[in-house]
Amino acid sequence: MIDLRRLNDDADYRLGAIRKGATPDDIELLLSLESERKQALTGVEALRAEQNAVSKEIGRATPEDRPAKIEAANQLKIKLAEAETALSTAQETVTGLALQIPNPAHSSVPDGGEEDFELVREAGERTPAGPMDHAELGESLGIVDTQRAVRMSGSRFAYILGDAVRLQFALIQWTMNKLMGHDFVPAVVPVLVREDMMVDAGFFPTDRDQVYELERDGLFLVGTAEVGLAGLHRGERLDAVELPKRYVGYSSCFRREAGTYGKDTAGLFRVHQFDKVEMFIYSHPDTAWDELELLRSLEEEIFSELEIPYRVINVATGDLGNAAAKKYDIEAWIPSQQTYREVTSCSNYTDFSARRMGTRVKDDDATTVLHTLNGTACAVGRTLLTIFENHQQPDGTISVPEVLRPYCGDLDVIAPRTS
RNA sequence: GGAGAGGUGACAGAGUCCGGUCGAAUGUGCCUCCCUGCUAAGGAGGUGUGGGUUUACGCCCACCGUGGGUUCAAAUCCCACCCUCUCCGCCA
Repeated sequence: MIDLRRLNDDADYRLGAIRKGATPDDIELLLSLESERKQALTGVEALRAEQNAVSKEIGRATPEDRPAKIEAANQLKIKLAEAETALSTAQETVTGLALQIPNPAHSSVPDGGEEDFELVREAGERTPAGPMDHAELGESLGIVDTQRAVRMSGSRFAYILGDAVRLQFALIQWTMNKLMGHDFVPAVVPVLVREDMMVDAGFFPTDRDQVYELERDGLFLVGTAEVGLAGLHRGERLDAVELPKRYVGYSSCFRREAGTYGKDTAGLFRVHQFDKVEMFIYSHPDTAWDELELLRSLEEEIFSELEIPYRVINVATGDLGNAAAKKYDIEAWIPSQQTYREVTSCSNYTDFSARRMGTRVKDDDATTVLHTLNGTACAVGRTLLTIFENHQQPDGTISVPEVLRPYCGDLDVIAPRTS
């Protein structure tokens, strides 16, 4: 949620919102409605003060005086009700418009759409295309089974089997350990959450059609552990010395993938259910940009240690989404497609999400909204896939990245089962 | 799933039956000061959040789980919901 006062006072802030698609007219309208809202508020409060005073008098009045005083109070009550109705209308209009203003982009974010990203870095040597893509490879080794998964649950589901499971748990354990070394507190979060958590975490109403709903219980299956981590300190006021609070959450993730028919239908790239290790940081506003660079560097470290070629892009304004002021995507090289595809990303939401969550920081004597950031540590399905693709051997086996071997019983090669 | 109890400030805990002077007693904690070789004890004062308005002092509004309702007036009465706890049943 946008900071209305700052939108009014801070020209750079306003410009950042305009760069993300808000029009100057929208903003002007919103600000003028906001000042009308404040006027209405002042009016209502004056009437309430009057009413409170009158009521107290009635309490003290003699029984004979009461009827007349109560009659007068009744008149006030009617006036107040009218003023309150006007105020709540004004309030709804203002929040309705305010929710549509995106979080202003940081000045370092390039303008434009999906194709207008800034290339930050390209690392590793692009792997030449192997004999099979990851889906074919997985099926041929018997470690991914999508056909039987379809019979079980429909399209875009997969069984992960055998050594791929060992690799999956190795990945999870390895990333968790790495992050705990950087003061991230591990967390297993609820994957079924209430509607208001989805709203406050910023996923509703925008992404509602991407989320599975359990209507009977009024609960929703999360698409990321970010929901649980963002809501962890909802409504709390944290002490400045406790910050930054870094969490690494593990959860299964569920996405309906509505509107993606025909895209990435084979294999593990786009499925309805996958596991993910997610980083989340509650930061003091002064250090939030440093924390974003930390997230970026950790994500890079993970892919370079897995020996997977990747590039880092600074996502352009049009592709940032509502909440992010800046976002880096890490895109891994996919040899079978001869292109980079998004595998992780990290964003600074500044105060945008925390404002709605009511998560604040107490600094000496001032209390302000703190800043939140999030980033993928390891989207397991996609990471497995990039390992399959980039570590495929000419003989159709997969060489396990060195760093993972200690985490899967020194498994070094995934080969077809001979038994 | 069945039965019951309860949600009040940082915490503990009154107030709710009998609506008004209750933003809320009291205790603990915390802060400032006094006293005291040090510490402990003791004494005085202060100590919620959000918002509006004001150069400022201040004044005002809202908040006693959440949302509605009754009333001139609600922590207190009514309705719905959420949550917590206890017992029984069931269960990994």
